[in-house]
Amino acid sequence: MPRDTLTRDQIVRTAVELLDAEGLEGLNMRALGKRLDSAATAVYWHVKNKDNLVLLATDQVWGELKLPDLDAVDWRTAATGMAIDLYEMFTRHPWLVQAFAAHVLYGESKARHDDHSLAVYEAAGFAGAQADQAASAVFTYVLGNAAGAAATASLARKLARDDTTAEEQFQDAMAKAQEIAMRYPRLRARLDTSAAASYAAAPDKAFEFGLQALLDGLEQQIAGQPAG
Amino acid sequence: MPRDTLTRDQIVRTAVELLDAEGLEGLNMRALGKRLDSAATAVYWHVKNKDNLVLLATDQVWGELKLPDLDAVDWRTAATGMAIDLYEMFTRHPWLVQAFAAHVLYGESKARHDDHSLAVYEAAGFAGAQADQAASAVFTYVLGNAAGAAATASLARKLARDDTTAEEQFQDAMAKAQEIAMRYPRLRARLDTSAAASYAAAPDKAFEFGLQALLDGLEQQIAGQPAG
DNA sequence: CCGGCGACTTGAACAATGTGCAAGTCCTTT
DNA sequence: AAAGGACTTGCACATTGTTCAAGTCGCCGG
Repeated sequence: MPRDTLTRDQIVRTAVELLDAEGLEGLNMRALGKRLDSAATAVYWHVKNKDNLVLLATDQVWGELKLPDLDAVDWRTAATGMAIDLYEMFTRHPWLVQAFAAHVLYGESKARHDDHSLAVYEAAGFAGAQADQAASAVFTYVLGNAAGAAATASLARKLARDDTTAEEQFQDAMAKAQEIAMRYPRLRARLDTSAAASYAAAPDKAFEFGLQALLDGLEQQIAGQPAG
Repeated sequence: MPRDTLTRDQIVRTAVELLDAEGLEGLNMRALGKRLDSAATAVYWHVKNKDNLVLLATDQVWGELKLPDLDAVDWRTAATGMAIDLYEMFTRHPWLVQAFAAHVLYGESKARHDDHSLAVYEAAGFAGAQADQAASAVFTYVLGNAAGAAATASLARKLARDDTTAEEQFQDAMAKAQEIAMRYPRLRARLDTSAAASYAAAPDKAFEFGLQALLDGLEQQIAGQPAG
């Protein structure tokens, strides 16, 4: 009977769990080791270093994405679906956004996704470099939106972990931020209104609004300058 | 004559220098202390902790931005200008993107900018929450674009610092990434083409392309549903 | 069946870094 | 000149990534 040994795959999946629970700065090798019931340094036999582990975790997560069948749906439906799926992936795994800003990421699943994304915009009528720019515009839009969610998630974790200390600091920061906002008419209006709560609750609405605007704009580009 | 003493402002400005040069992970209190000709811990008298320092540095940088005069230019020119300025700020200070994904940021200069941004989209004809969503869409688009630049900058720094070790790892990673890309037709095409070089050289083009598409889309929204 | 080899794990150790603390040093105020 | 506050310093500790030499385990050739 073969010895019960660690797997690279097992390590990566556990790392994703930890990243989801504790964020990018919450992932450390000792905690990972503990969760794997092994010494922290055992991981180094399977993975080069922490950066490499994050790279692998990233691509693992990318593999969650299902790609739309381009023969079955029109490009706009496909583009919307891919963008929403991506956005949801980022909100499920907020650390991804940080990883994206810190390292150049690549991997099998991401390549698969990128290729499919290009196919969508080629199907829409963009040729060559234009398809690149369209795909990249939508991707970066999604990424930017997710950044807000990531920051919020990081804050929420901090509040959940440190019972009381962080709570005060948070209140303090909130108070300072509000005090600043009160001095700017448009920001103030958004604090005063009873609508304030609904704003905060609806980053997803803002995301879809902007996404449709962006896709509208792209569609317009094609109309103005049809398939070359 | 008063003693020559550290200033909060001086500390923040030095921190920005260090952040620009070494990135977010390159900023550490001892290095900061050395650059200020003082003990690392002297900083703690002026600033609560590192996170707080980054927050202050962020707002310092936000202060670089000039805001367009809304009585002098139409909204679209103003929106384009603000977006481009923002993008340039992010590329000048790539660590900002990481900071944005990791912490919830606020400050005087950012509030000023946000307020002005809302004014632009209200001038465009968006009311209330719609102006919020429009402004947020453009902002997040810019942020997302900057993430790519930030990752590239981080990589470039790493290559510049570690003379030879990182060089090999980079070549290795490049080779792996290319090997993957070669298995996907559209990605492969973009490696094969002589155009490959021009792609890589033109993230700014992609940025402006998407920005105009997004603004086109927003404009269309107003046209379809005029000022309420 | 056994000896060794390669796969994998472990624990100790080191360097880098954020930060608290007690003791200093310097200027201003009375 | 004495006192008190503003600021600085050095030391110390905890946390974390990573290396390394020494283990342990199971298989395989003899």
